[in-house]
Order: sequence, then structure tokens, then C-alpha cells
Amino acid sequence: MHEVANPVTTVETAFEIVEYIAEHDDAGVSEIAADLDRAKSTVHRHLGTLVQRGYLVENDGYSLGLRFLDLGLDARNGRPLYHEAHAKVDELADRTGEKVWCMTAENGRSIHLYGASGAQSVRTDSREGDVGYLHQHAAGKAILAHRPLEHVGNIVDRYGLPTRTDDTITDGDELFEHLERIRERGYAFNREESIPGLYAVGAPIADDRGVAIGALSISGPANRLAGETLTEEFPELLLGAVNEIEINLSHG
Amino acid sequence: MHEVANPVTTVETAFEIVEYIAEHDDAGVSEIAADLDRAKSTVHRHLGTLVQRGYLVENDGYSLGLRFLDLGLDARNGRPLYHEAHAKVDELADRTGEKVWCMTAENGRSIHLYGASGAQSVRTDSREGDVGYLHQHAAGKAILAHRPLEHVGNIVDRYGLPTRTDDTITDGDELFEHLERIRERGYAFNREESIPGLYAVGAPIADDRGVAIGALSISGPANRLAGETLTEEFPELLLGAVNEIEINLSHG
DNA sequence: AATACCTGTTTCGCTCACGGGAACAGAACT
DNA sequence: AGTTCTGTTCCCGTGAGCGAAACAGGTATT
Repeated sequence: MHEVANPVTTVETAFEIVEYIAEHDDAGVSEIAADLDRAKSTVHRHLGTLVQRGYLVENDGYSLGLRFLDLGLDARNGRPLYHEAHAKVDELADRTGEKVWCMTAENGRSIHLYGASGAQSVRTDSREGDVGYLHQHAAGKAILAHRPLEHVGNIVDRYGLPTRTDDTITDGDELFEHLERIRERGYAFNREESIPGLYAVGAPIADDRGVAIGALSISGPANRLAGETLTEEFPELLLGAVNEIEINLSHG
Repeated sequence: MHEVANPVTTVETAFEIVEYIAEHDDAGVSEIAADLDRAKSTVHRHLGTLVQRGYLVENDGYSLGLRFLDLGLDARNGRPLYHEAHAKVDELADRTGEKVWCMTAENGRSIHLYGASGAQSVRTDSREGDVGYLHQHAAGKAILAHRPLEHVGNIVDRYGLPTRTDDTITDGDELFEHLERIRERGYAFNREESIPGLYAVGAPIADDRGVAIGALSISGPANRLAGETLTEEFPELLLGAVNEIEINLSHG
């Protein structure tokens, strides 16, 4: 997993500060210095340079600058997956009325790449750009199931299997069994493993070499995602959409 | 303008590398080192640490990681302006059929905060997150016109008045005259100052202290944005929308 | 197949600048 | 005036970031 021998520690502290501010909006020098166990002077200098470059803004405390928006949308636009999935996600949300997500994986974590809401879709706290754990979602499990086993092992070693609800998979062997069945079936379910009362179906999107680079998912309340809607209708819709995306991705 | 005495140079080089990659997708160690005049080993170590943190990804060269998307959308979500303007921008795009933008300013630069396309809207190369110059757009000029003169002077000193088309304002005195008229009128026009053939109207959004924190604009082809559509109808629509946004911003 | 020429990786000292402590300043509140 | 926060500035020691060069791996060229 490409371990770095000597990371540039100064850059690490800079991003520690940035990430702290992302979580504690409008934080000040003293607060940051105290919480990150650094000298105030150090934090002060870092903040100054980050502001000067537009990565932070100062008004009544420091907060994230919109420079990150530029880079972030650039990063998303650079993914062919985003362009191909965009319209399909909208279409699925429209047809099903539920919440539809395109997820991808990076660094062993899941990322909500693009989402669309249907007419009656639930409102979760998920947001585009959100970073999460692959084993906690239908889409994430679909991705894991279509990756080399060794790769999955590395991810589990690296991040563990953090829990979210009583039904989150927290045992390695259990996860591998699940993935086995998902692989046979071709798509994954999520029954309250991330949010109580929320069900979901997810199907993987593979590149031309057959490796999953992302997934689509449809999620909604357990009472609506029941019976054949969950086990037949939605999977079929997903597989159709995924198939089209895969063709567009590989044909160029 | 809050000049920083001793910036953390290591952090600066890190972001130089990030910004280089933003412009040169899939760049490699040697290429970056050569173009930025640094030792390969230095670049290599920086890349390693940035990858480890999820800010870059490596596959056939380095490209921006989706970690930036997380931070970027966080930054945008942190702005009340974004939340209040969102629905209004959609509505204006729907009613006018043209391209509508909500812009804001940061660090003396303009940022496309949120945009919506109407049924017949032109396709420009503008993108959400884009960083530009305030004097080149209707929205940007609207913002400048409703900022303290001294503030405008600082911005001009800092960035100059880069040109884009034959009609871009490149002279300081001319700019101040324009701004004077915009201030009296309450909104700004852009007649091919950023893109040939493109006209636009922009109106400023002020906070409760009367300082412009952003602006809305409607832009389209010069042949459609002509006569009273440009001088009466669209300005009126904009002022109505802006007024509502301002109330929502200050009341809650 | 041997060469040349890229690429990225690693090593290893030098010295620069990052980091921390402390002193300073300014505001808010008692 | 005193206290206690805040953010800012100064300065010095040393840790670590930087660069040169050697090394390795891969591809193209002859």
C-alpha cells in the first residue's frame, strides 16, 4: 500500500490544521494550537500562509477557503466515471423517486461522488464528497466484492471495520462471506447497516479490466424498499444503468 | 491586506505541486521537478505524503484526490450565501432560459459559487469553483461597485486588470467610472467583456452592513440579451431575487 | 541483445527554516 | 487596575527539508 518512508512533516501539520478547521469552523489560533498540541507561533505562521494562498479565509476565526472548491470540482471532473454516471443517476432518481448515489473508492475509503434525489426520497446526512467506509454501504460492498481479495484484506487491515448501527458488519469473516454472495449475485443489499430504517441496493461499475471502480446505489425507507421492489425491480434498474455506464466508459 | 512575514515555505511548495497537478493532470515526478525547478527527491517526498493523506492519487501519473472535493463542498456549504441563493438561481434559470450564476469574492478574486442552466442557455467554459477576476464579469463589477473604494484599489494593485477580450476594462480610471455608474444604477452590465458575443447583467447581494458579499448574474448571447430584455426585464428579475436573498441572509 | 535514455526510488550529508518558548499587545470582562 | 483571554512578534537551537548523486526498473532505439 505504498508506505511512505519519510513524509514531509511540515505539510502534514499544515493539513492537520486544515482538517481541524474543516471540523471546527471559525476556530482561532489559540484553540487550534491547544487542540493540536502545537505552539501558537507555529499555528499562526501556517494559518498566514494558507490564507495568503486562498485555502483559508479569516473573518471572526478561520474557515475553509473556496480554493478547495476549485480543486475539488476539478478532481471530480477529472473522473470519467462522474461524467458517465451523472445523467444515469438523475434518471434513476426520477424513475424510482428514491435517493440515488454514485460512489467511488479512493485510498480504501468510499466517496459520495454524485447524488440525486427523487420525488419522495429520504433526507440523510450524506453529502457529495463525503468520505466513509466501504463496508458500511451497499455501494461500497459492491465495490469490495469486485476487487481482488488481497486488496480487500489490506483495506480491512488499514481501517478496521468501524460500526455504525447494530447491523453493521464488524467481523472480517462475515464480511468475506457477504462479499462472496454479492459476487455471485452481482449486486449488494444494505439492510440498516449504515442508518436504522434505511435499506439500499448497490451494483458495481467495472472498468474494461473488470475491476470495480465505483458503484450505483438506490436507498430508501425499509417499508418502501421491500419485497420484489428491493430484490427484483431496483436491482434490474441498477444493472441496466451500470451496463450502459460501463460501455460508455470503455468505448471512450 | 495581511501580508505574511515568514510564510512556511515547505507548505508553499506542497501547494505549488498540487496546483501544478491541477493544471497538468497525470504528471510524473520528473516532469514536475523540472517545471517547478526542484530536486526530484523533494517532489517525490511531497507526492508521497500528499498521496498518503488522500489529496493526490497515483495511477499512471499523479492527479488530484477526491479529498479536495470533501473540503471544497464543505467550504461551499459553510457559506450562508450558497444556501440562500441556490433555489433562486434555479428559479431564474428556469424563468429566463439563460445561464444564471451566483458569484462571490474571496481574496480579491471572483468565484463561481453556484450556477444553473436554463432551457436555451449558452454553454461557456465557466464551471462551479472557477476562480477569476472581478472586473471581467457583470457580477464581479457589481460586487466591486458596492465595496469601499480603497478596497477596490487594493485589489487592482494586487492583481492588475488582466484582459480577456477587446472590450475588457483594462484601465483603472475607466473601471472606477464604470463602478460609479453601476453604483447609481444598482446593477452592472457586461457586454462582451469576458467572452465575445456574450452579454450579461449582474446585481450585488449585500449583507446587513451593506457590503457586497456576492452577486447574481444572467448571461446569454448578445442577440437575445438586447433591448428591454437586457435593460429592464432581467435587471428587475435580478433585483427581486437579490432582495429576497438579502432578507433571508440577514433575518436568519 | 546491447545500448541509451527515460522513468521513479533511495541514500546521505548540509544547512536552512521550521518549531517552540517567551515576551508583547490588545480586547473583553470582573 | 487587575485578570485572562485573545492574536502577534521576536529569536535562537536543532530537527528536518532540500538537493546532488547514485541506483533501479522499464521502454525504446539502434
